Amino acid sequence: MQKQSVSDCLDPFIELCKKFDLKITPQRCAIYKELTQAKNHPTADEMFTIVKKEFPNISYDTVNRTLLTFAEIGLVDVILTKGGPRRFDPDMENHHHFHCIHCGKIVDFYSDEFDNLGIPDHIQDDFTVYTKRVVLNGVCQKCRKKKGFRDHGIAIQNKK
Amino acid sequence: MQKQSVSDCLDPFIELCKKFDLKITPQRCAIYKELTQAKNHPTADEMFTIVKKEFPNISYDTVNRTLLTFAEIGLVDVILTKGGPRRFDPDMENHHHFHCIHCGKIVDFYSDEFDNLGIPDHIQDDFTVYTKRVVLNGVCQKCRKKKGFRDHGIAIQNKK
DNA sequence: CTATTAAATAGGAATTATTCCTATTTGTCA
DNA sequence: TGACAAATAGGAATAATTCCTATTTAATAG
Ligand SMILES: [Mn+2]
Ligand SMILES: [Mn+2]
Ligand SMILES: [Zn+2]
Ligand SMILES: [Zn+2]
Repeated sequence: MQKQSVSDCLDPFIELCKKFDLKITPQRCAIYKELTQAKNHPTADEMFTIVKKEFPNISYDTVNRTLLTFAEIGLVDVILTKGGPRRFDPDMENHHHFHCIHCGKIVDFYSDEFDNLGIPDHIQDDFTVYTKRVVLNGVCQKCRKKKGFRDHGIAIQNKK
Repeated sequence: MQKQSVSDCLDPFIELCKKFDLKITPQRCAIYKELTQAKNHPTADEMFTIVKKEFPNISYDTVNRTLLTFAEIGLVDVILTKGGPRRFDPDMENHHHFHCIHCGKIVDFYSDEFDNLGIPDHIQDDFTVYTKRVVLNGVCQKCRKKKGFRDHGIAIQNKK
């Protein structure tokens, strides 16, 4: 009898479902498995397309609803965007995003300085803060190099 | 002859339109005027409802398209959200947002510490950064006090 | 192992948000 | 004042999400 492959290890997922009284359905397991693989920040529709391959008659609603449920139990994040379809982030580590306003690419980055930022006192007084995320907007290298690209915004310069 | 009221002063708006070769239409002026009043972070539909009062047969498409145009010329921001309708921010000063995950309220706050944050070097290498926004998620005071409210997330604590 | 039951699902309809299309109007400029 | 490109209104089309409900199924207890 062979040991199950690492990627099939659903144990922590199953524990979490039990903790929140969620049934362990094959649909949820399939969505979870694909989610852990996802490297970008997929939409519900993108996840639907992927999961459909191994689960041909899963419905879009199930995928979407499940992703929202996963967000509620802290298994996935809903990321901040300027509109467009909702995007999910399977990386729950504390990290931040760069958005290219030209091609729409969303790139993860990690920064201790950002992570260690304190919450302003006047905010701590009025709100209980759970998460803090920094979003940078700008243009990626690839887009900068595109022929005919003309700079519009004013770049933020670090003091040296 | 009376001097025009302060709130009617469209001069800077008109200059900006000329700079970008945009026609000065009564629709655009009306939308601009209401935008400067807006204190929250309105959706296109909310702006449509407001502008309709003084401009009864303006179309939704015109309001939406105009707001997107205003965003392009830097007259308004599109704010970061976790889905739902697109929201505009007429406050172009450098500031940040707190989102209540319970009632959906989005509250402005100002922080020199956040404003002065440097961009990580490895980001500066690969991207040209135009803007930097911090978003805090949590629960507002009012929601905390609601009967039956139960805390779920883990609050960020500042080191003292 | 079987019956019970509440939760979850599939599939489609409804709703919401945004964009597109096009005939008509209008601001700008010569 | 006339020519013309840009902008608008109104409606259609599309995209994204949520709702509805009959059916299935995971979990539980006997
Ligand atoms: Mn990410
Ligand atoms: Mn704001
Ligand atoms: Zn890019
Ligand atoms: Zn609240």
